[in-house]
This record gives sequence, C-alpha cells and structure tokens, in this order.
Amino acid sequence: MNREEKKIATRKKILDSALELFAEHGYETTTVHMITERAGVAKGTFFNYFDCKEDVFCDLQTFRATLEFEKLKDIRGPILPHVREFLMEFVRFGPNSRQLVRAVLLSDLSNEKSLSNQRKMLEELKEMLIPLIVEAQNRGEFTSAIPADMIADQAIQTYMGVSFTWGMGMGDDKLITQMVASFELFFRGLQP
Amino acid sequence: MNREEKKIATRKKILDSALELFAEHGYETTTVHMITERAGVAKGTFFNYFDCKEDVFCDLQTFRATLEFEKLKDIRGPILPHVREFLMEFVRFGPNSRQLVRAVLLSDLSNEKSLSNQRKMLEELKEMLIPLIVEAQNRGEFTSAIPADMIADQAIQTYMGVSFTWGMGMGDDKLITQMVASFELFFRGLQP
Amino acid sequence: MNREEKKIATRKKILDSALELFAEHGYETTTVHMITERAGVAKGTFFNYFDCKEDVFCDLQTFRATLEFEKLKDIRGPILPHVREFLMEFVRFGPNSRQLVRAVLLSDLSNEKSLSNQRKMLEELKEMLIPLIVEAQNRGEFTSAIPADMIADQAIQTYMGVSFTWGMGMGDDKLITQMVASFELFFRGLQP
Amino acid sequence: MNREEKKIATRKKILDSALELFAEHGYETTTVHMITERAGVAKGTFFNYFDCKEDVFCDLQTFRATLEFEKLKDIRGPILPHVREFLMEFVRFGPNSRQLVRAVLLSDLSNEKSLSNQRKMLEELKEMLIPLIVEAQNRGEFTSAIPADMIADQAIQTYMGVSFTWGMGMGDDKLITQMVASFELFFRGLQP
DNA sequence: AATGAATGAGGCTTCATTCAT
DNA sequence: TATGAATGAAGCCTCATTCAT
Repeated sequence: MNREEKKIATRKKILDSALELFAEHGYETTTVHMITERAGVAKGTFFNYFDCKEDVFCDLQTFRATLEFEKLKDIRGPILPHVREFLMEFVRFGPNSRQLVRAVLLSDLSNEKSLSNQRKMLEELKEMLIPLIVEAQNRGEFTSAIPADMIADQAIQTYMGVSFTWGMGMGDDKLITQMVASFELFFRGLQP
Repeated sequence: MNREEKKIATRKKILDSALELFAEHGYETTTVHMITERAGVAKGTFFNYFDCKEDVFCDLQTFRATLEFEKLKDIRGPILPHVREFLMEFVRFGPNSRQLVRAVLLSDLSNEKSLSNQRKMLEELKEMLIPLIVEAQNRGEFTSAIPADMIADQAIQTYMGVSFTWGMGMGDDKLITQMVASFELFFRGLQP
Repeated sequence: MNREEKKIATRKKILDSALELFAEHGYETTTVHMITERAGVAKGTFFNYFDCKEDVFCDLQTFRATLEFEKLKDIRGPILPHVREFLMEFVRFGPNSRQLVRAVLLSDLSNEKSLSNQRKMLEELKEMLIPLIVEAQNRGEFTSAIPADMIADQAIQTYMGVSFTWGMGMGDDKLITQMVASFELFFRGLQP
Repeated sequence: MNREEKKIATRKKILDSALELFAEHGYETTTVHMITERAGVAKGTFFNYFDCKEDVFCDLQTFRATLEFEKLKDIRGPILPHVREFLMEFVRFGPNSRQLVRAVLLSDLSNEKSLSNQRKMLEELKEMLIPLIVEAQNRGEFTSAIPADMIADQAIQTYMGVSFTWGMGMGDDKLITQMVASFELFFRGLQP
C-alpha cells in the first residue's frame, strides 16, 4: 500500500468510525477523541483530514446523492417493478445497521445546514417521483383518485418512517424486509 | 397569584423555553443559560426545579404518555372511525410547530435513555393496536391478508414518517392535514 | 466585603496576575491556567470576567491615557520645571517593576491593535509636546537650532529607550532615577 | 548551483521567511508551517536545518554580534568621528524595515533565553563603550561632569529608544536618519 | 536531502452544576 | 425561593516534532 492509498485508507477509517459513533451516541455526544480512538489513529490525525468536527458530514452523503435518482428517469413500460427494484437497490447500498441509520437521521437533524441539504434532496426526489406516478396513473397502475404529488409525499414519508422506526429498534431484523413490507402495503393503497 | 401558583408558572416558563430551544438548536447545543435567559429567571433557578438538564425530558412526555392510549382500549363497534378520531386528538394535542416536532424527534434520538423510553412507548402502542386491528380484521374492516402486527408496525411507521418529513419542512402547512391524508392512504391499503 | 466588592476584587486579582505573568513570560507564553492559578481562582472564573484571553489587554491601559497629558496643556512661565515634574509623576504612577514594564512593552508589540493604540497615544503626546517646546524655545530655555518636532521625537525616544533597557534589567534599581538622569542629559543637549 | 550552495540557499530561505514572519506576527504566533510555506519547502525540511523552532534565533544575531564591537577597540585620536561612523555602519547592516526591527525587539522579549542573551550583549557593549567615553572625556571631547558608565547607559537607551519608536512607525522614513539625529542631540548633551 | 503524514501534549473555551448570599 | 459567582471537567483544536518513504 503506497502513500496515497494509505491516506485514503486513513480517511475511510476515520469516516467509518465517526459514522458508527454518531450512530451510537449522536453527533454532539461523540467526541473527536472517541472517533480517533476507534479509528486507531492519533487525535491530531483527525484534523489533518477534516478542518473541524462538523466537516465530517460533508462526506456522509446522507441519503445518497441525486446521482442514484437518475436511474428512475428513463423507465419505460410498467412502473411498479422498476420502483420496487430501485427501492431495493437504494436500501441495499444504504446504511445497513440500525446504528448507522440512526446516525444518518441524527446528522440530518443536527444542524440547519444538513437539514436543508436533506430537505432539498427529498424535494428533488419528490419532483422526480411525480412524473413517474402520473405515468403510472395513466397506465392504470395507480389510482387517479389521489393527486400524484400527495402520493409522492407519502412515498417519502413511508421511506422515512420505516428508516426512523427501524433505526429505533423496531420491526424486522433486516431493514430491507421491513421496507419492502411497508411499500407493499403502500402500493396496495394505490390500487385503482 | 399565590406562592404555589407562582411556582407552577415558573416551572412552566422553564419547560416551555427549554422545549422551544431544543426545537431550535437541539438538546446538546441548547445550554441551561439559554433556557433560563429565555425563561427570564436566574440560572440557579433551573436547578431548583430540575436535578439536571436531562430531567427536563421527564416532563416533555414526548409522544404523550400511555395514558392517552387508554382511550383506545374500550372501543366497541366499528374501529375505523374511532381510530381516525383518536389520531386527530393525538396530533392536535401534540407539538404543533415544525420546530417542536423536530425538537421532540431530536430529543428522542439524543440520548440512550430517551431512545429506549421512546422505543418502549412505541412497543406499548403497538401492543395496544394489535387487538384493535385483529378486531377490525374480524369485522371485515381490514384485510386479513396481512398479519396484524405488521399492520401495527406500519401504522407507527406512517405516523413517524409523517412527523419526520413534516418536521423537516415538507408537506402541508398543517401537520394534521398531512397526517390524515397519509392515514387515508394507509387505510385504503388495508381494505379487504 | 459584599458581593459587588468581591467581584471587583476578583477581577483585580486576575488582572494583576495576568500583568505579572505577561511580564515574566510574555503574552503568548502565558496561559490562562497560569493566570488563574496565580490569582487563586478556577480557570472558568477567568472567562466569567473576560470573553477571551486577548481581552485582558483592554484593561491594561499601557502608558497611561491621554488624560494624564492634559496636565501639560496649561503651563505658564518657565517650561522645564513643569516638564521635570510631569515626568516624575508620570513615571511614579506607571508600572514600577522591571517585569511590569516589560509586560506593557510586550503587550504593545503583541498585536497590531495595541500597537496602533500605542502609536496613536505617542503621536498625541508628541502633538502636545511640540507647542511646549516651541514656547520653551521662544523663552530661550531650549535651543532653536533643532526643530521642535524633532526634539519631541527624541524626548519620546528617550522615554521609550529608558523604559526598554531598564525593563531588560539594565541601569539603576529605580526606574525614576534612571529616567531623570537620562532626561537631564537630554535637557543638556537642548541648551541654547 | 552545486549541492553545498543549494543547502546554504535553502537555509537562507528558511531564515529569511522566519524573520519576516516573526516581524509580522511575533515569535509564538508564527508557526513552522507558515515559515516553510513562505520558504517554499516542506515542513520536515525545517527540522533538517534547525533542531527546534527556537534555534532560529541562534542565527538571527539580533543586535549583531560582539564581533562588530571589536572595531571600536583600537580607536586612536579623536573619538567622536569614529563613533559616528561605527553607528552608521551598525545601523546600515542591521534590520532595515520597521517590521524587522519590531521582530527583533519582539524576539528579544519573547523568551527568557533571548532576553538574557540580549542583556548580556548590551552589557558587553557597555563595557566596551566605557573606556572609549573615558578617553573622550580625557581628550575634552565629552563632559566629565557625568560619569562614563551613565553616559554609556544613555547611549544604549538612545539606541534602543530610536529602534523601538521607529519600529512602531514613528519618526523619519529612514532609520539611519532618525538615529543620527538622535545621536547628534545626544552628543550635544555631552559637550563639556 | 526532501517530503508530509502521524503524533499527542497542551492551549483556549464552554457549560452543567454547586453554593453562599 | 431566587440569584449569579465560582467551579473544574471535558471538549475542540493547534502545532512543534518525529519518522517512514
């Protein structure tokens, strides 16, 4: 492992430790000392990689960036199967321990900056979902009795709700199981 | 206003200030000084009413106590209207600004103690919901294709999801509107 | 000693300790811990009185304020005796240990802000001296072969020079002795 | 430029950068990182040339070494012209920006070690001046009414005073001008 | 010889909590 | 009961120094 690779590895160690600890104790309660101790580096090393404690969040990419959403854009034909698949991908690559899920939620709420980031991302997701839902309504896959934007809202709420309660320790052992079950019910409610 | 009333008023002032500030800045970031300053009392006064900062939460009763749940126990006849009504009551008396909702969510996640409190409360709620759901299934109000405990999980997730996303600034101006809309969809999904 | 008096006493203790320590070790080298330890208070107490370490300088009033200079304005008759007297007063009420003198000099050089403060004060002093010197020249007390503003510069330099070298440990045990001797020579040089 | 020359050049770059930065920000406030950045070398390089940060001062030779003083030893005939000349040489090769002068003064006051160094050097200078002054007194160039060691003290104070006030931004643009003017007045005061 | 990542002691500052008034 | 000065543990961050490359 050369010098550059080592740097990347160290950065990753710190990030992972931070994420874990935020998950366990929350942002404010987690100290830089705790992070570096878990990462197995000296305290000073943390500040070689991040200007301040808060900056760690810039790398957390909370609910994975807009890039991921692009996959939803070019769907042709029946919507439902694609959305199901997208959902599973999305969850599979997301944080996969209750701890981590809570960490990410916490970080979203922790400061005004990441709150608005997160809100913006959810708004984007919503805007991306609406045409999909409209299309599904036109195809007769979803009921048209409920406005598309309201359905989008509720899809997001379902996602957040599962994340939140699962993060708190409720539901099935696997997040994906819980998520799929909830969305099955959600889709049932959309039947025409 | 006699002595006893004054005490109660002071306690309330402190509590309200604390709740507002937790809403604005989160638990850890809010200082006792900020609380007492907003409440218009001296710092020492805070500790005349609470043993420590954390104890404020004992009075917050976040997602309102089990007591409230009792109302659900003695329902007779059709379930759905009662649940609808309960939900509206529950939301009406809960925190009604996005700030406060976020404060309560944050406080739940802030420390292990309130996290487990909250989890316990949700478990209780779930246990209380299950017989209701079973009853509704027997009555043919809800589908029996989905196990009652899973439905209970999803009801809670819907509730948390709406709270969370609404707290973050999304959805209808009024939480109750958003909540009702989401549960309408939820109930649709439960149709036999 | 009542509460208010205690506060003043505590503030003074901190200030005195700070000044002493700046004298012994310089500004940057002196830690807040050292200051509070010598003052006999807790570290936190320091920050009850000063927002930050730097703020101590606001109270140091280095080479005593312009107010003192006012005395020079209304001199009538022969100048020299008054100036001698002023000088002795000025030195008598100034910092009177080598340590303190060094502390004040150090604080003047420590940051751009106090540097410009000090410079401004010296400029004011100069402006106040010039008419006095002109008057003395007219009276035949001082030579007119040297421009008044240059004489003023050199008076200041003499003052600073004595302060500096005495502060460093050189010269007579008493600053006033050294200062008077230097100014006698200075005045000799001004004879017509 | 061969290897040996490169080494010298690098050392000089570091020294110059250090001096400049000490001038701008003082000793403690200047970091090794700042020095190496300005010098255009890596941080580690600094420690290849100096054992520690403080050691830079060993090369600063603040008020130029005793060696310089040797010139004063073998004066024959009238003293004054030689002293004038020595003074101009001394100033000419000294630090010639207000910044640098302040840097040197600051460094002298910054730590006990350089303070005593500087004091020692001034004492030496004084010891070297005294026989010169006695000689000048014997020749009738200087007054004998003032003890030689006191005159020596005051010469040094004049030198320091000019340096100090000029460093702070006062007086003529050129240090040498200011210095010469001050010493002319000083010498006037020494007339028999 | 040059580099810069890693180290950790130590500084400044905050803040929950205590306690004398 | 109300006050706010005093406390000191603990946090964040800096930076001189070391060392492997």
